[in-house]
Amino acid sequence: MQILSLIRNRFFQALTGWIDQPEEYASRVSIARDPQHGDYQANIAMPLQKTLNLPPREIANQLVSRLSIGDLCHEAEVAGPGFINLRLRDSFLAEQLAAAAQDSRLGVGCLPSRTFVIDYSAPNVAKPMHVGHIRSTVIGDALARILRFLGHQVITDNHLGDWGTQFGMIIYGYKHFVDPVAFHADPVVELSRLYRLVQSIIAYQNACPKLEKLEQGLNVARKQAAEAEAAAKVDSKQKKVAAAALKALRSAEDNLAAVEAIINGFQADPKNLTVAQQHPDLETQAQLETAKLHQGDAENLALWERFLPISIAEIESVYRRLDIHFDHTLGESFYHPLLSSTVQSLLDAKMAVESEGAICIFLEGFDAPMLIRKRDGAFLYATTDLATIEYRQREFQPDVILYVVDHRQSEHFQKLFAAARACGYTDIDLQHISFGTVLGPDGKPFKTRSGAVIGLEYLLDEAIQRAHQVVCDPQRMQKAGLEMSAEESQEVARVVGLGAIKYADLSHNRTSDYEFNTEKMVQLEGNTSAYIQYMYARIQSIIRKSGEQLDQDSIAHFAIQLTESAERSLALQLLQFEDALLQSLDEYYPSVLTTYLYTLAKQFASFFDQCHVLNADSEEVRRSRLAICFTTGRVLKQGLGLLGIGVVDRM
RNA sequence: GCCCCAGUAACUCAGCUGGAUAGAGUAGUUGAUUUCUAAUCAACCUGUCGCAGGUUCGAGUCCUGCCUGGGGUGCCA
Repeated sequence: MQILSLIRNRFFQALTGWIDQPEEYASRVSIARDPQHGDYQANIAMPLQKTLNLPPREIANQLVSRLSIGDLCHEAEVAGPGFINLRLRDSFLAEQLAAAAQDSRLGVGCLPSRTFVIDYSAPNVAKPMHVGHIRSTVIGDALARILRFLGHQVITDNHLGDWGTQFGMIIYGYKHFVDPVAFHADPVVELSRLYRLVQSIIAYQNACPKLEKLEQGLNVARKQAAEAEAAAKVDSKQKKVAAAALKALRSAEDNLAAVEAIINGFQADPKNLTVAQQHPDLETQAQLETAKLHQGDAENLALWERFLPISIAEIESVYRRLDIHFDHTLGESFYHPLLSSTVQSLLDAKMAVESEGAICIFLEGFDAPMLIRKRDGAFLYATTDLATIEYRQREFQPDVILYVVDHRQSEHFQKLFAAARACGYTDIDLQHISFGTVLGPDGKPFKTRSGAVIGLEYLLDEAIQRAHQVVCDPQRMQKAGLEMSAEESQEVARVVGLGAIKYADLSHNRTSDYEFNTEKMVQLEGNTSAYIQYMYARIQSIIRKSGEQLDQDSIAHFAIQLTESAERSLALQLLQFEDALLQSLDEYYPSVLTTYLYTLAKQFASFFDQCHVLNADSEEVRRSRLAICFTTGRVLKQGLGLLGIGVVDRM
C-alpha cells in the first residue's frame, strides 16, 4: 500500500473540475520534510496564486473544503503561506501496518512489468579486479534486485572485456617471459605477473622519451612563472596571467614527478633494464599480438582459449564471494564475428561514412564523430556497443537498457545513444547509469602509496578481518551474552565485512566521488550496514526471548496499537518502504534505499529505548510491540537483501 | 579551445518535481547502564550552501558570468 499515491489520488479528485492539470498539482503532495508539520504536506496553493488570482491561503482553504480524506487523516491544516499539512490517523496506520505484517511482500505492490537489460560489472579479464570494479558491480546488482522485486523482468549481462589489447600483452608476456613451473603451479598468479610485467615495461618505455621534454618544459614554465610574477608586481592586471603561469608550473612539476616515479620504480630492479632493452617498442609488439589474435592466428587463438577460462574462474570466485549472479556473460569476443556486418549495414544505410581512412558516424551536436572502424581495419568499442544493442533487441526485446559504467564514459554513451536512435532504436530507453570515482584518503583515485592498484580480494579479506576484530571481540561477546562457535563468528564477520563494503558504496550518491576508507566503513558506527544489521539482530533477540512463534500467519493474532510517539513514527516509516523503493528507481539511486533503511534502523533504536517490549505494561501492548518488532525485522532484512547485503540473527 | 561533473559544519556526506528555522554521521561536551545485545539512546555545539548578479510569493536547488578542483575531448576501453 503506497500511502503517498493514495493521498495524491484524493487531491486529484478534489482538484478535478476545479483547475486544469489536476494530476500535476496532485503530485505536489509529498512526505513532510519536518515531522512538526505532520506526516504529509501539499504545496499546491502557492503556485496556483496567479492562475486563480486569489491569496494562496484562501486557495488552500477552498482546496481543503473540497478534499475528502477524513478516513485517512485528521483535519487538514493550512499553515504559513498556504501549505496544507496532513496527519494520518493512528487507527489507519495500525490497520495498514497489520496488513503489511501479514503480507509476503510487506505491502509493496508490483509495477506493470517492463523488460530491463542491465549491463554492469564488465571487468577486463586477465587484469586483476580492483576497487574500481566495486561500484559498477554493486550498484548494478542492487538495481537488478530492486527492479525484480517490483515486478520487472530483468536480464543481467556481464559485458566482459575479453578481447582487448590486454590479451596481446599477456600473449607476448607468455611467449617471452613465462615461468613454466609457476604457471603450472598457479596459472592465475603467473598470468597476472606477466600482465603487470609487460605493462610496467611499456610504461617505462613510454616514460623515457618524455623525460627530457618534461624537464625542458619545467624550465620554461619556471621562467614564465617568474616573469609573470614580476610583471604582476608592476601591473596588477597581470595577476591573472601570473596565476595561470603558476598553475602551469605546478602541473609541469606534477607531470615530471609522475614520469620520474615510473622510471625510478622500474629501474629499482636492474634486471628490468636488460629486459626492456631486449624488447624494444613493446607496446607495438603487444598490439601486433592482439591484431594476430583478431585475425584468427592459430597460435594466439589457442593461447586466448587457454587463458580465458583461467581468468574467468578467478573473476567468478570474486562474484561468488559477493553473491553476484549474471543471467548472461556475453563479452566483447562474443560480438566479434558480428562486427563487420554491423559496419557494412551502417555503410549501406549511409549512416556511416569514410573519413581520413576510418569509418565514422557523424552526429549532430558533437564535434568529433564516433569511429566504428579504424584506418587499419580494426573495430572499436563503439562498434561492439552498437552490435550489442542490435543483438539485445533481437534476443530480449528490452524496454530499457541500463549501462552501469563510470562517468568518464558519459560522452561515449551520449554518442552511442544518439547513433542508436538514428539507426531506428527509438523504442528502447537507453540509460547511462554513471557513477563517480572511488578515492583514497588523499582524495585521489584509490591506490597504494607506490601507485599500484589494490586487489579487490585483498580488500574483501581486510574488511572481513576488521569486522571480526570489532564484532567478534571476545569481551564484547561475553558482555552481550553471545557464545559463538568459531564457525558462527566467522560467518558473522563475513556478512558484516562484505556488507560494510557494499553499503559504503551504495550509501553514497552514485554520481559523486567517494572516499574509500576501510577504517571508517568497518568502524561499524553511524550510517553503516553493521548498525542496521545490529538492529536486526536485537530484534531477533527479543523475538527469541518472547518465546512466541512469529510468522506471517500467526502475526495476525497480534493486534497493533500505536500509543507512544516512538511507536507511531516507526510505524509510519515502515509503511513508507514502498515509497523508498519507488523513489530509488526513479533515477536509479540505491542511496535512497540506504537512507531509508538507516532512518528505519535509527527509529527502531529509539523505539527500543523508549518502549519496552517484553516487560510492557499489558499483554496487549506486549503483543502489539512484538508485531512491530517482527515487521521491522522483515523490512530491514528485505531492504538489505535488495542491496545484496545479508543479516545474521546474533551479532 | 570546447564539452561534462563537482564546490554545503572541523572531517565524510545527504538535501527528491524550487517550499516553512539547511540536515545526518564522525569528532567534541554532557547525561542515561542491576541492558528485552550500550555497536545504544537523549541533549548540546559547529554554516559566507565557492563568488557575484538575475528569475519569483519563495533559491542550496533554476538562469547568466566568474573562481577553484576533477574528468572527457578522431583511430584505447
